[in-house]
Amino acid sequence: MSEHEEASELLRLRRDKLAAWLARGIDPFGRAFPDTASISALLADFLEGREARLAGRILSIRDMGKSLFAHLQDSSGKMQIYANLQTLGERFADLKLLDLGDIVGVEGECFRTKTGEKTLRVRHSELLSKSLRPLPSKWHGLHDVEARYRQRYLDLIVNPEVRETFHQRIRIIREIRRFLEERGFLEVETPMMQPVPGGAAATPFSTFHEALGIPLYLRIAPELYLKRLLIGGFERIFELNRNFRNEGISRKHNPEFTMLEAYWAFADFERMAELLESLVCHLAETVCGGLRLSSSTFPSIDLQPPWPRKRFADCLRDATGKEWFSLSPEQRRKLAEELGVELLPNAQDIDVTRHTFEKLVEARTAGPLFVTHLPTELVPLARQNREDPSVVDVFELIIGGQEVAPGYSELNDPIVQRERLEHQVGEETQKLDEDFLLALEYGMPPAGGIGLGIDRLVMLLTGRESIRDVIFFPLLRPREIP
RNA sequence: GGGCAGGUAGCUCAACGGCAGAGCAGGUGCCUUUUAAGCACUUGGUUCAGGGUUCGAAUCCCUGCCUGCCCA
Repeated sequence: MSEHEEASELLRLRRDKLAAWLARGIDPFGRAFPDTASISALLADFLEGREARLAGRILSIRDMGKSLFAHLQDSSGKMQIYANLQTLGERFADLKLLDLGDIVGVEGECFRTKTGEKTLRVRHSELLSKSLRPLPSKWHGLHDVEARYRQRYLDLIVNPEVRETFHQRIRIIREIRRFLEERGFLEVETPMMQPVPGGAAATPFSTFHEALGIPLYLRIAPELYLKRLLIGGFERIFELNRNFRNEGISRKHNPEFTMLEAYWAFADFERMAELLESLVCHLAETVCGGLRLSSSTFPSIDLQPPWPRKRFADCLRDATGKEWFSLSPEQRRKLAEELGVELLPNAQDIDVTRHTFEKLVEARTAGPLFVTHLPTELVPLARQNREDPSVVDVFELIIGGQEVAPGYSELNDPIVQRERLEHQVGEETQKLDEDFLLALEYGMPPAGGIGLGIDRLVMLLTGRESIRDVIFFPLLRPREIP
């Protein structure tokens, strides 16, 4: 214990209680207490007189002298327990020593109190773990956002809605896997440490492999490896795991985030849009109980399919009132600024288009909307449209003013792919993944692909406004333990 | 990176230039069906850190740290 902690009376008293348990011959960090019932199951199937065995954390205590009530919380719910001197004899004093936060195992019989609350009359109890620090207030919960993120376990103990959000996240991810596997997709794992980070335009985290003496990068996307698997003969694959981007942190960005990428050989972006539409509807129905969502900016989002498709150029025409791509770059820039799009002085023409789209279309679209046929320059890994090579056969799914998922007809022409990547590399001082280009030359089947940002999807489906509310341990600047 | 807001008891929050407080939690006592249990008494503070202004600073000013929101 540090000097500072010794000064705290609350901590000292807990240590005194610990000593009191030891003095009574009881190990305050007990052993296993197996074969317990789940509280929610016991409550759902409640029978007076039924014997039950429970384990959990003490959340409240009402000590009445020769009897006491407490609430016990396990992973499924919470239930009142009751103990008195008459039933327990000299062991009753053990219960009187309990603190809020202690973890106990109890055995006894179910009954209802005068007021009808389902309760367990304790006949036997064991201390399973002594809590040496006070829990946050059971009534007010834990509101301090910094404490909630830094000590998520406390957030989870005292804030039921936080537990529920993470349970929903878990269900969403499980349902995605189930949905794709039912449709013949195989989950695969590809390198997270890559010699050449590719598949997206983002700054990677770098690291170093000592034995090989080579620099490595945490992946910014699995895309180029998944395509190698298409080349290798896997026809329906997905990877649902972490990507890492060395960028700022915000309400919508965490440096590590979870992404689904799925590829389907011999399909195209249209087919992927249908797949995505049915996947998201399935998730909304199984996890949110319906196809209606709401966010603070878009109070009513209706996911009822089919979802509309609209070409990128048409979106910009409707938002700006002009045939955007018929204008000169100078005219585009002027128009964007007139419409309130803030642009850096050195913004390229394509940046003007991108920012204008983000500000005037994406941010204002409740969706769901599939924006299709983006400019080729924006999407270097997608197939160009046959009729109009200035656009690519892709969609961008927008829901709730946010980009939720892109989908492509994947580019499988190794010569065009090389040109487009070289063009991109020239701009961004990235390295070219020659190994990927080599693989492409052996022939990759035409394929459809999608990427789905899981954290933002969970935000959307659970109505959370910050990515930190859907990631257990969001990145914060480390701090010394107080 | 820029702007704004915030950091006070274990938790939730007051006090806004004049004795640092409340509720809950904690402690002691009473209480064998309570449930935000109750009643009585009661402990608990580096007011984020450092500097400055002032007779006097949680409060005003400066610097730093951390967090949130907005913008880039």
